Amino acid sequence: MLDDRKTAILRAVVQEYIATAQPVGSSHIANSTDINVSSATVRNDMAALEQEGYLIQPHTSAGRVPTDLGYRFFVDHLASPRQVDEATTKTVGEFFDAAHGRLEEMLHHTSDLLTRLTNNAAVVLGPKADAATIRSVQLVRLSDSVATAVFVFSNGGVENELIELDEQTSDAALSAASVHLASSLVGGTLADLDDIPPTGSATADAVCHAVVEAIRASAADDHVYVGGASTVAASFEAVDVVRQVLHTLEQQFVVVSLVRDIVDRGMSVAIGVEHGVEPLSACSVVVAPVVVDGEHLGSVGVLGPTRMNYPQALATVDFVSDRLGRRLGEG
Amino acid sequence: MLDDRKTAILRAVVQEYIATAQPVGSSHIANSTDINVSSATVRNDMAALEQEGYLIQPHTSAGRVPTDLGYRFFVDHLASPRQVDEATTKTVGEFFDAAHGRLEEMLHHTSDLLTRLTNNAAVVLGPKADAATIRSVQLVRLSDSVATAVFVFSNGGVENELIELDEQTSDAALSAASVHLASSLVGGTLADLDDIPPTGSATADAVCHAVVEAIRASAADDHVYVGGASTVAASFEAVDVVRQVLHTLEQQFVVVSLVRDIVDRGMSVAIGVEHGVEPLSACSVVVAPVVVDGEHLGSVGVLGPTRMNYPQALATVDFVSDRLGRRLGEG
DNA sequence: TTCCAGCACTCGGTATCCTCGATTGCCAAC
DNA sequence: GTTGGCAATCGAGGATACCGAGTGCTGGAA
Repeated sequence: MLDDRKTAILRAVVQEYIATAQPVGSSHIANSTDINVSSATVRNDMAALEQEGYLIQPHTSAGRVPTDLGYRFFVDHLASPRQVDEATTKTVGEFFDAAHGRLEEMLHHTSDLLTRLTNNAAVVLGPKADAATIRSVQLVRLSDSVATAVFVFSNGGVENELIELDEQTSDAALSAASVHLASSLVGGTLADLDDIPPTGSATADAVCHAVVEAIRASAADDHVYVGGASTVAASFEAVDVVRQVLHTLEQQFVVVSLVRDIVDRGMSVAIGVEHGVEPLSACSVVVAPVVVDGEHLGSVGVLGPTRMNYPQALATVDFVSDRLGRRLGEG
Repeated sequence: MLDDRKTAILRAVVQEYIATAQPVGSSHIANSTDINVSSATVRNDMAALEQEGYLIQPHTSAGRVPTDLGYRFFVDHLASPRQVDEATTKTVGEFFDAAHGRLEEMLHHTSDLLTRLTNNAAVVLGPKADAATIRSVQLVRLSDSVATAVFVFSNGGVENELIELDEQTSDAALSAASVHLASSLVGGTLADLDDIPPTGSATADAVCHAVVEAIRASAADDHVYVGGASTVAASFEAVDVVRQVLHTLEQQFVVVSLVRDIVDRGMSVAIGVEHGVEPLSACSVVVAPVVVDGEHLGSVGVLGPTRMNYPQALATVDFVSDRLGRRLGEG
């Protein structure tokens, strides 16, 4: 369908448009690339590429702009699989060497890191608690009527939930419940939440029940970190596109299902309308799963305009997800 | 300095400009308010108000726009202390009734709540761990070389930090350290971190030391939640103002010190340049401390264009901070 | 003294028109 | 299949004119 020269022209148009954000004309291609044909010939090929849906003209007397399909072809067939550059390797290395402390903190900062490296908005989906095994359960009284339940998971995640206590719950009942929960749950996963045997004490059972409910709700929450909102404002001219994109990014469940969907479909890039989230149709998303010991623990990704630098974004996202996975494997 | 009519005119200009974002002309004031004088008279007064720095003309043939000083006068002398409306009372009530689970989650959602209620970006500063007393300290091993330290504070906050272990740290040493830390720290505050007596075991002491360092770093971090970035895009016409404001909001320490500074100065509103953060000079900030049992545990606030609805923002922020304080007092 | 109607003036916004230049599609020739 | 040439297209940008919202000022009435 596409001969060598046409693909070369398509590649040149995409690269030029990504670099300049201006429609690309035939003479520009003819003069400043290694495609040694006249601009008239380039024009013929560009017309064919437009015919086939890879390019589009904003208006008659303008150059061409890639369509989503054009970007897709570029990503699948034309983008030389790129290595991250040295500066990135260094920055990422230093970042993960210095990373310490809370898991959440690290994920949060990872999204900032991706934003800095790619100049796009970044998304980090944290590990789901579901899969991890429980390492510790503890109840701590805060006041007469409130305690906090702290769960520590094997992946380093810590969940805590406030629990309302019946007024007459004694310290003894509380610690009985704490010990009981620990002995029934530690070593298992959240799937075992239902299998807690009764303790024999009604008060302790009530506490256990409250904890189970609370932690179930908490585990259902996703840990998602979105950073780089200001890059969105820098990526689009129209202020209402900016508003729309930011508004969508603020809806966590939309972002989560967007990223998860792309990862689940085994894709690494969703271009424009491909991801099906209408308000983000001017955006592409590049994602990579974070894998630790063969287990898919989370995802990282960047979101930017469809004319984003795909090779760089792909390389960077992959690199960061890999390093993050290793870091989580150690930690 | 300002007679009754002038203040009435100033009030009318501010209110009209807040409502329409268009420069306000003299005839508009003369016709559609209860100031029963001719537009010519209004013009004279407006000229005087401009002279004194309360109003400004974008250009000769336009109406007037309030200056920062004009807003300040409005806020201090002209804005009728407004109650939150019924819908807000209801929404906030339901929100805090339903609020449960993690403290952080609640603070995070509080910022979303403020954004919804005021249509401005919202900031919530969480309680600082410094002041709270430590209720529980626990070390949990995650792998051969990593453990996590979990601190539970009396205000419901939970901090956790990953700790790197020396390879040969035995389970016994780890739990010895855990018990030792608990007995030395529980009941005290983070100020007591330095006063941990040695255990007699070098390994355990090393672990304790690592924990202390980690938690000190963690406690220095502020818990800040910023929401409503998309409202910023809706508040300003110019895309580079949007970019600049968003970029500033992404720098957590700037936001934290901005809010803290205003609260510490005992102010509830900082208008335009008053807060001294240059990239936010087109914005005003409305804040309120969150007080629990007389203790200042955090702050909430909204940030919007200088032409924001001050009476509503002030009332809402106060109301939310009050309810949040009560909720934290219970929980 | 205060207020106000009237009037000339100012100036940004919008519409109209024009030119310029980038780019195209097509065609005839190589 | 490729190319140079050429007319056609259309947006961007600049000049011009007009309109209208709004002002400042003045002279007279209350």
